[in-house]
Amino acid sequence: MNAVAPALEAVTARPRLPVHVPWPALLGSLSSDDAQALDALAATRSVAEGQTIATRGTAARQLIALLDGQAVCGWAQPDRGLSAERVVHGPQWLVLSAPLGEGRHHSDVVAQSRVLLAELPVDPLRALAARRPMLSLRFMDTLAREVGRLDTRLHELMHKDAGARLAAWLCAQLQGSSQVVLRLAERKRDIASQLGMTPETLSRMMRSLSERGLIAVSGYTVRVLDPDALHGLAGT
Amino acid sequence: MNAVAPALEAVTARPRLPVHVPWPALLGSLSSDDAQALDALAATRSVAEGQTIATRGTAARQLIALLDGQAVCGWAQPDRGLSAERVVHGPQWLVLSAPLGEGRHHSDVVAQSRVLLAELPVDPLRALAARRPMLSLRFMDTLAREVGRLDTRLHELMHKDAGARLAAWLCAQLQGSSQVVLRLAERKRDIASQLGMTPETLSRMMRSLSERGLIAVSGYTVRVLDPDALHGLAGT
DNA sequence: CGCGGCCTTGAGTTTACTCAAGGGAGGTGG
DNA sequence: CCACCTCCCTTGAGTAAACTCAAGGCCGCG
Repeated sequence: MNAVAPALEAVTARPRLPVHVPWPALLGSLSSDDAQALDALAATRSVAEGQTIATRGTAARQLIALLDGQAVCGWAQPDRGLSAERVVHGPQWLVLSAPLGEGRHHSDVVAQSRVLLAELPVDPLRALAARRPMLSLRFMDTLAREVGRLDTRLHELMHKDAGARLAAWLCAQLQGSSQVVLRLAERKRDIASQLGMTPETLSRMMRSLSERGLIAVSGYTVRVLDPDALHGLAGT
Repeated sequence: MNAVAPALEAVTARPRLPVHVPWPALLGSLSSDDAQALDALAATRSVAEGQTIATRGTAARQLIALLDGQAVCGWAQPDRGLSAERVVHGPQWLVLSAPLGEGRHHSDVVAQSRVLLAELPVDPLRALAARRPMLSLRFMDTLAREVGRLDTRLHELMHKDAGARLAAWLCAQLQGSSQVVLRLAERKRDIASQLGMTPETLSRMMRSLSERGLIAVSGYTVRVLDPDALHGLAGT
C-alpha cells in the first residue's frame, strides 16, 4: 500500500494516524454510515514541508485529501522551481479526478508547509461506491463543481487581460470572507502563477489598482475600497 | 418539461423522436438495464442551425448530449458573435456538469448545424443513479475525465505560447485518426478561439509551421510531415 | 550585522493583438 | 454562364500588453 510514493515512506513513516477526516467539508453532507465506511478506507499520513506528494504522469491510485496545511499543484520545471496552477489549503481535495479518470497525475504536487493527508485507494473506493449510491452521488457532485471551477478559470484566461483576472480573483476572495480586508494566504508569486501572469505583472497590476483608488495594499494585506468598480473591472 | 428553452419549442416541436441513444459512446460500457433506464428518462429533440441551445447563467436542469451534428460552447458577446471555447461533434456530452454542479450553465451553446439532442432531466437522473450504482460510477468516470481534459487545457494556456499550443492541438488531433492527414472539421476561427488566439495568429502559426517543413497546409487539409518535431515543439 | 528570500521597479524586448486591405470559394440571381 | 455578394481566410503594418532581465529595497533569521 502507498506504493505511489515509496521514497516518502522512509521520511514520513507513520501510517493511519488517528485523525478525524472532515468528510462533509470535502464531499458535502453525508450519512454517518457512509462517513464511517470512508474512514475505514482512508489512511492518513503527514508530509514535511517541501516534500513531493505526487508527480505529473506517474500512476495515481489514490484520491488524496489535504486535511491540514498548504500544498501547491503545478508544473515543476528544472531550476525554475514549481509554477503554481492551484494552491490548496486544507481541508480540500488535492488529487480527486486523476485516479478516477486516466489514472495518471495531471500535476506535480508539493507540500508548502507540514501537511496532513488522507488517502483513499481508488479500487476499494469504487467497490464501496458501487454498494453505497449516495456516496457516488456526492462524488459526482464534487466532480461536477470542479468542472465548473475549471471552466470559469479557462474562460477568464482566454478572454480577460491581467487586470481583469486580478480583479476577478480579488472579488472571488471577497466572497469567502465577506469582509473588505483580505489577508493573502499565499506568496504573491503563487497568486500570479495561478492567474497566469508573472510576479512582476501582478505587482504592477496591484499598484495600478491602488493608484486608481480601488484597493489599498500593504504587504500581504489588501483592503478593498471600491468593490463595485472592482466587479466592473472583472467583467461581471 | 423542456422548460429550459421554451422559445425553441415552437420552432423545433417534436419531443421524443424515436432515436437510439449511443450511451456507451457517452458514458463507457453500460449494462443493458442501465441503458434502458436512461432511455426511459431521455427525451430527444432536433434543433435548427444557428439556434441557441443554452445560455450562460440560466438554470441548467437537464444534462444534454449531442447525438448528431455540431455545436459550439463559448461566450456570446454582443456583435462579436460567439467565441468558441469548445466545439462539440456528436456523439458527445454538450452539457454534463452544470446541472449536476451549480445548476447554471457555464457557457452559451449554439447549434452550428442541424443537431439532434438527448436531454436527461437531472432530478430523475439523480434518483435513478441512487438506485443504480454502476450508473453513478460511469458518470463519475466521465466527469473525472472531463476534469483531466480541462486541467490539460488550462496548463497549456498558462504555460505554452501560441506555436506550442497549435502543435499540441495538432498532435492531439493526430491521436484520434492515427493518420498523417488531418481534415479540419471546424472553421479555423473556431480552432483559433479554442486555442486562445486570434484567427490571424493561427494563420501565421500555420504558415510558420509549414515554412519550417513540419506540416503542409492546403485549405482545410493538413498533412503532418514531421510528427516528432511537432511533438517536440508542443513541449512533450 | 550579514545573508537569503521575496517583492518591487525600471528599461528594453517579444509576443500576440488590432485594424485594414486583398483574395478565394460557394451560393444566388440575372 | 457569368456577375455579384458574402463569408472566411490570409497578409501586412502598427500597436499594446505582458514578459525578461537586472538592480534595489524590505523583512526575518541566524
